[in-house]
Amino acid sequence: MKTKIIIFEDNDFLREGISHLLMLRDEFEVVGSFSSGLLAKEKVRDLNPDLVLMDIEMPGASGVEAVKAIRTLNQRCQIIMLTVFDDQGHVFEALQAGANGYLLKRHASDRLISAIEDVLSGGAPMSPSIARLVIENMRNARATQGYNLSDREKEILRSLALGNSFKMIAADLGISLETVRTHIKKIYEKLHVHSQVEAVSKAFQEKLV
Amino acid sequence: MKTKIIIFEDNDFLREGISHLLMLRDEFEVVGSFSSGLLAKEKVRDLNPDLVLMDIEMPGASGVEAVKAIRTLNQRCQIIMLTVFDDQGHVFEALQAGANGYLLKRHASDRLISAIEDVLSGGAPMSPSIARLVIENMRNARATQGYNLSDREKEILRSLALGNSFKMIAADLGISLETVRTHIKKIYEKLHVHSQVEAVSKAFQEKLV
DNA sequence: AAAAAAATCACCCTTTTAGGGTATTGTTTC
DNA sequence: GAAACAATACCCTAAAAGGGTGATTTTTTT
Repeated sequence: MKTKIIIFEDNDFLREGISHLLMLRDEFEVVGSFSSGLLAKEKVRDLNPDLVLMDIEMPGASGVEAVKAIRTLNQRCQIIMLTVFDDQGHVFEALQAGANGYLLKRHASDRLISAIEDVLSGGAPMSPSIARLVIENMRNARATQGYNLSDREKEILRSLALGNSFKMIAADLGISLETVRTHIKKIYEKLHVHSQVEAVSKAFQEKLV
Repeated sequence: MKTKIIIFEDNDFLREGISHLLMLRDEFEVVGSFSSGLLAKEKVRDLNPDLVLMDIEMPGASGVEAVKAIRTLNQRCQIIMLTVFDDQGHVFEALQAGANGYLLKRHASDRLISAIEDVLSGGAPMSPSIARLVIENMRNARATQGYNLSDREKEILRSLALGNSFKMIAADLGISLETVRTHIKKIYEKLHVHSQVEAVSKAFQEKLV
């Protein structure tokens, strides 16, 4: 059986280029290629690929969102992110979302094939600069078990997890509502979330409380 | 030692009446009586009573809030709620907050003394109509383990607990945002909470998810 | 068949949160 | 002693959530 591949990439030129590159190989079969990640979940469900190549920067739905959507129904297929960015935020988000590899577009042409072979054999291919970011992040994570929340932040997160509103927390701690908000913003940043529920959910699931 | 009692009741007439009623008994000592529950926590801390009589309907802070505040620092003292309401919401809230007894004001004059004796000996005095509500609630709770959430409601609560926003839930389930909101309201009602965080917190703590 | 419960959608209005800055004061750390 | 972090506080705007009411349709139960 050939390895079934789907490509999500808004740049027509790049998408076609990758597609042709892969079709030169007998072991690969491009079963679909799309210029938007909007229907990624449905496409994956219908086409059941072994591998997904996902651009991060696409109009409509970001590649990260698409990956999250895919992972809600399929943990089996491998996903390699394609991007021009190598900043920490994007990398972290994508890997959290469930991507298996992370390739910079400027490395795509000469490393894509080996990257694909890597993920299919259980590896986690990524561009060198990405790898550096990841190990730095790992070291930080290990060094400071948890998410490096300050004592005050932990206190506030615990209170939040008990169901308290910002107002209640402020009153409890005898500080202003704005200060609570400042702490909360910092907590969101550190936990990589964007709402109360996400923070509390993460706090419970990762036993921070 | 006399039993030290604090009264929180905004109706001057009733407060004085109760106070005098209790002072007729040698075994009771009214160490404080206030027309607002705003400083309940501080009063309890300073006066360290054995028993608190708490009106539910007071201007400023509700008796339920006052009870919650008191319970954050003192689980020892007994608390009897005084109220004109016998609806399920108030009863449930007050008992959840940590009240030990629940007396309707129309029963106060002739049952207050025995109610006080009851709580002090570990009982849970309440007016008959209240008792009925409570046992009905208990039966329901037992009959339908959990909180009697419908399948759809459980589904939505689970999604919420994963950190999804209303909008995301609506998209996931293919229903309108308003419908999600309606379900959420029903969930709050059933779980006796009033916000996302409270609901999610409860869901995790009671392993509904 | 009638009644009750579940699921759906809609509109109103208010409060709370989110997200974006900026700033001051101490402590740590390098 | 400069740089980084923690804790505090405030401003502004937009989005999200909370609370209330009402209504239709389908399913379930009685």
